[in-house]
Amino acid sequence: MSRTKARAALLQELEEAMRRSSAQGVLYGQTVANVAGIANSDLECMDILYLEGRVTAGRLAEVTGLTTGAITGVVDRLEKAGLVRRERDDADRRKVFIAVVPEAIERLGQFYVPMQQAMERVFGGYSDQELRLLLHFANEGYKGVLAATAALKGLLDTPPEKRPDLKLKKLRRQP
Amino acid sequence: MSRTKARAALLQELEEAMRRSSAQGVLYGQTVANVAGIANSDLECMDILYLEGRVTAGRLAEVTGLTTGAITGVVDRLEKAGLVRRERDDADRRKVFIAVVPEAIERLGQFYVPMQQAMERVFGGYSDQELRLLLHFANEGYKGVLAATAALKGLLDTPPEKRPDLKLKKLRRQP
DNA sequence: ATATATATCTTAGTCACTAAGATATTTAGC
DNA sequence: GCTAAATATCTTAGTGACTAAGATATATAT
Repeated sequence: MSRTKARAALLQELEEAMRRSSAQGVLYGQTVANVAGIANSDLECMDILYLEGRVTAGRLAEVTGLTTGAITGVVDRLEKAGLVRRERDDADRRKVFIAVVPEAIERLGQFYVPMQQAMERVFGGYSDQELRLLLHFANEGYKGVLAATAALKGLLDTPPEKRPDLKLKKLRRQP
Repeated sequence: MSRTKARAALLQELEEAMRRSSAQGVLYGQTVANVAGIANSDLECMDILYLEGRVTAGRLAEVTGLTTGAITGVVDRLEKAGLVRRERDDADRRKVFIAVVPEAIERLGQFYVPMQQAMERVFGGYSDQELRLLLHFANEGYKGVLAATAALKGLLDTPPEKRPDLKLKKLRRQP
């Protein structure tokens, strides 16, 4: 087998392995939502809040791709569950910041213990240098996926007659 | 900074980077569903079918965590869209295999082009040896997440009084 | 043969979502 | 300052995917 062919095969194998593990990751998130008794989108918003900190309702809509109306419902449920608090911005009183209630981290964190333990076990098999390579890859991968998402969203802004269409259901443009 | 402290910090950074890129990966999938005009679960089932090949309706329910009734709806929609075909098993006529229509791969594949290009760019920055490390990690990570998912599901089978409960909504046991 | 188990489908009801518009507040133009 | 346009969130009505429970059809076991 030629040198380039070997690499091409490696790349393909890598792509499938990434796809498989990523799909399983999605499933883990769904299982968390199911076990925690919380809707999938609600959990996704909690995740965004955990990563980005205190954000506005509009920002949640932007990141999740949901309408602002849907976010109102999400925040209503999360607030009722005591996981977040609405905090009106005094500087701009139209804005509503959503802040995670401190205990919420613990209450949800327990569901990620199996995942953390699994990852500790996996990471344990690598040297510091190898972990740095994985970290570099994770960061580069994040940037790549971010760019790919933006590129894909761009398709929605291209004229429909020039866009490939599956005719599965009516297309929706991002607000 | 001590040697072990450096590793602990590295591990934490790695965990967050993985979490972030994984969250963005979820978002890419949602964007695909949105752009393709297909429900999220329907796309997830297409992904499973792509990875596992021809599987039964029951297997789809098992993997996705949806009820068999919901899968009936998923397959109805996918079949109407011309993406899959129902094929009754002659050996056991209760079973219905779901098979992907060959063209469906192309029809959906186009939405993954931005992602593939992004990944090619990222992978391009690594040597064959480094890619083999990434492949190894992806495979180990998959096994880890699989185990973590199973462990988490196990929580549903523990008696409710011994289980941490968020009291967010009524819990549902997997069928 | 009968009972039990398995695999999918059907039905009724629930809940999260979108689209459109209402409300409240800020910013820009005159 | 006053009015118009822009922005941020919420409200309402309607839609569609989901669950739970049970129906149907086929297979397996006693």
